[in-house]
Order: sequence, then structure tokens, then C-alpha cells
Amino acid sequence: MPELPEVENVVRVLRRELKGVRFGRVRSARRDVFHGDPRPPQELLPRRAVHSVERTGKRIELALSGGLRCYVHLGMTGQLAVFPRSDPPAPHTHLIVDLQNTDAQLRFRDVRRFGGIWLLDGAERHVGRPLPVARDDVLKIDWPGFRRVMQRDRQIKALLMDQHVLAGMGNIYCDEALFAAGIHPVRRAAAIPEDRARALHRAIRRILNAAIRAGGSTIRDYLGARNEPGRFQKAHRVYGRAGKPCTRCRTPLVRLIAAGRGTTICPACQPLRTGPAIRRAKSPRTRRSRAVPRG
DNA sequence: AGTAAACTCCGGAAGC
DNA sequence: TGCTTCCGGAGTTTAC
Repeated sequence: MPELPEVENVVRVLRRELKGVRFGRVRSARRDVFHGDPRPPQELLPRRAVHSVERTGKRIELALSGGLRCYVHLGMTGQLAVFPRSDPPAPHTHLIVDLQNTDAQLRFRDVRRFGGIWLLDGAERHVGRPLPVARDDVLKIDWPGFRRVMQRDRQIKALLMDQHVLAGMGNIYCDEALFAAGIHPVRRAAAIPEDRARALHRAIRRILNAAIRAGGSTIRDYLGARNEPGRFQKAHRVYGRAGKPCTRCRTPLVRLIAAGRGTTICPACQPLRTGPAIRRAKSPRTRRSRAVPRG
């Protein structure tokens, strides 16, 4: 599923393929994918040039000529990519935009339709769903900013995943970062010692940047803007590995629900109670501690 | 007021 | 083969 690294890869490809390009004919089958301006995309998009392609959190932001802004959220199964016109559109393709002076098309496809497209040109009446918030991008926030976020009396996982607080953290990279920093997902953020919060801030940036370089993670659906899967799923240490041994201490990983989401942790490396500092096991065969799923 | 949990959307996958 | 259940990003609603 597309999270920040996957969206960043899509944006990098689209930036090169779309910048300066002008939209031609537009086709869209269903209206409920479009929000914001009540006018249909067939009316709003043709003849617009793409000025820029940016990202905030998991949100793609296209600035178009004439002051129209186009935001795309991929939700869980969304894909935004350029295809040759000769490629038959895959099922659940909701928008096809011809690119002028090329044989290519920009297409938006979204099987489950948790994603959407927002067309906004300022003062128009807003229809459909509200634009998903995207405040401070988690990859761009500095330590003082992150430290302020951590003052809240909330479960750390719920806090990190709250797009009103930090934009860009999703389930996969949240679990990976919490594991890397040795923090249990339901610990209260404000109670986490400062050195560990700092380790978390570093882990988040390190993991997200590594995932971007690896082209993101493909679990089931995600394909990049060149229609290729990511490779970072091979580097996952907890996500999707419940029951398998921890890569650090060999304790079986445990699945639980945190922040309403399926969550995988190492119960030994991510203790709920404040304990002695976690030290990295030198040999991958330390004693196994309890692997009791907590209730 | 701030937090948390349940519910909504949807369709594919997995399980019975 | 054909049900039912589960899952989740993010908004909304409801309840502490």
C-alpha cells in the first residue's frame, strides 16, 4: 500500500514525465472519485499545463496552469502513472488524461476507491470528501519540532499515524521505526525518555529514506509510476513477520492491535514498561524471553 | 479539550 | 462452489 516512500517515488517519476506537459482529452467513468470543484474533470483539466509536482505526507500535489490545484491521494490501492495509449487500461481505471504531443496518458486507478482526486481552484463550492489533511511532513520535521510533537499524552503509534499531527507515517513504516527505536507502540509519547525519542526521530528518517531509495514496499497492490513493484519489503524487520523470530534477539514477533491497526512488535526489544536500555544482541541467539501476547 | 474507539467507504483474499 | 469475515487510510461520530 502506498505510504510516504511509495508516494515519493511516484512523484519523482511524474515530475519528470509531466512537468511542462499539457493535458489533452480527458475521460473519467465515475464522478465519486473526484472532490472539490463541482465541475467534472473533463471540463476542468483539458489544455492545462503541469507547472509542478510535489508531495506533502502521502498527498500528491499538482499545480496546473490557470491556478487549478490537483491533489491526488492514493488511499490503499491507488495508482497514478503514465502509460502508452496503446496499453489497454486496467480495470478500475477512473481517470485517463491524454498528454499533448506524446503517445502517452496519465491514468488514475484505484480498486477500493479509498483514494481520490481533489480539484481546487480557490473560491469554488466544495463537493465530495474534504481534502485529507497534510501538516508537517514527517520526513522534513526537525528535532525541535519532533520533540514538541512528542509532548502529547497519547499512544505513540496513534500519534505518529495521526496525519493532523505528522503527515506521512503509515502502518508499515510506523512499525518498522518503533522496532528500530525499541519503543512499544502503546507507550505514552510524553513518557518516552528524550534520548529514545531522539532515536525514534532518527529511525523514522533513516527508514523512510532507505525505503525511498529501494522504490518503496510492495505488499500486494503497490506499483510505482513505472508500473514496477518496490523492493523495501525485503528489508522489513517486523511488518508482516508475526510469529517469525526477531532479527535482533530471536524472540518470536507478536501481533497485536494498536491505534486500531494490526501491529507487529518484538516483545523483548519493545518492552511496554520502561526498562534498562535495549542493547543490540551481538549474537543472534540470545535467550528467548516471554512471547505472551498481551491483552 | 483532548483522547480513543467505533463506524463508514470498498473489493479482494482467505477461510469455512 | 459460495458464502462470511477480515483488512485498512482517513474522515466522521460518539463516548469518556
